[in-house]
Amino acid sequence: MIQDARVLQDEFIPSEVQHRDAEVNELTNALSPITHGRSGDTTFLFGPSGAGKTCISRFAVERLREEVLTLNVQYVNCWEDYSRFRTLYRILDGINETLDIHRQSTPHDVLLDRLREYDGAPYVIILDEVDQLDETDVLYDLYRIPDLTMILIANREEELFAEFDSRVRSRLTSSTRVHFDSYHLDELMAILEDRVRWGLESGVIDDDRLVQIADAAAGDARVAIGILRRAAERAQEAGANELTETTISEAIPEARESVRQRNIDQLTPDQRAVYEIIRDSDGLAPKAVYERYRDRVEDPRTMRTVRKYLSKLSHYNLVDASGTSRDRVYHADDPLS
DNA sequence: TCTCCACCGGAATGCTTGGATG
DNA sequence: CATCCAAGCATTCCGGTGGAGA
Repeated sequence: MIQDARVLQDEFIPSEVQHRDAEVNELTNALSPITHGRSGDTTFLFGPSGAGKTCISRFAVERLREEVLTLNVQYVNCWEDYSRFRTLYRILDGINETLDIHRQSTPHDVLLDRLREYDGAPYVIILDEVDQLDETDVLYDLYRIPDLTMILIANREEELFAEFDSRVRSRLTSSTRVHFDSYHLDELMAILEDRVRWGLESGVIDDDRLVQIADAAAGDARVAIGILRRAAERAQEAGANELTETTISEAIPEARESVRQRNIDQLTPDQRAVYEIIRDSDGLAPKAVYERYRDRVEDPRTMRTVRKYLSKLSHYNLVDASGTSRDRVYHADDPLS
């Protein structure tokens, strides 16, 4: 059944990309000064999740590597490394400059100084989910470092620029911006066919089943590949030699559920209590959530802290908040929707 | 239409943790 | 071993927002 599991992971970078020629060319052009020993243009990639932004940025940088012999590259997920310190640390890590920097007792500015002193090979950094940074002024500092080329990835252009302070905004308005749309059904099909060809044994899945997956993924390539992976795992466990309609329809909620479960596993016990209260209810006002939480745990946190939990939960799409003021109600996010 | 107030989320502050340093 | 420092988390305070109800 599964021939090469790597192809079914979403970090996998295909050797050829499907239906993103224009976007790849724009990014490649922005990076092209690097082949002449200069630094590339700062480039933004905007678009919904699963539209190929991360994949294309890695793909373009890998191609650049073929032309530029000495090139340093670092991928930073700003969701995980959301503070100024962590972002800079991760960037220094990409050029092996972190050996004597320690999480504690190292003043902030040492990291930036270290980066400014860097005079090695051209350095490309991909900052994914850049809208998750809590201090965007680190972008201003990074922008001013010569020989550093930034690729910045976010969902929505307007929302990202609204977060910038004027200094950051004025520097970055002139940069290249590439917009991605969700994949159409036939484009998702092409992506899936590619993964099937390299990842699965031949003849295990037909076009109708691919349509079924692409349809359920609603334009999101990451979701589509996740469903394919889960379905193949199921079939492999069952010893089946083809992917049936039933296997796939069972894999669809499971693929979504596995993302959810990963997020739930990261919650603290208090956060999980809040989540379970909402999950086991039929929509609750903030006050009711807090009262139930207070009754449920020993040594409860304050209301303000629970509000922070709630914003984290909705950030992870575990709960859904409707209403903005007194009409605010929290629902569990429906895994099937 | 006006006022009230539940709710949101930013900012300042304090506590704990844990490695570095003398 | 005592001290220092920054991260990370919680708490306190509070101004802004926008439905609900008069």
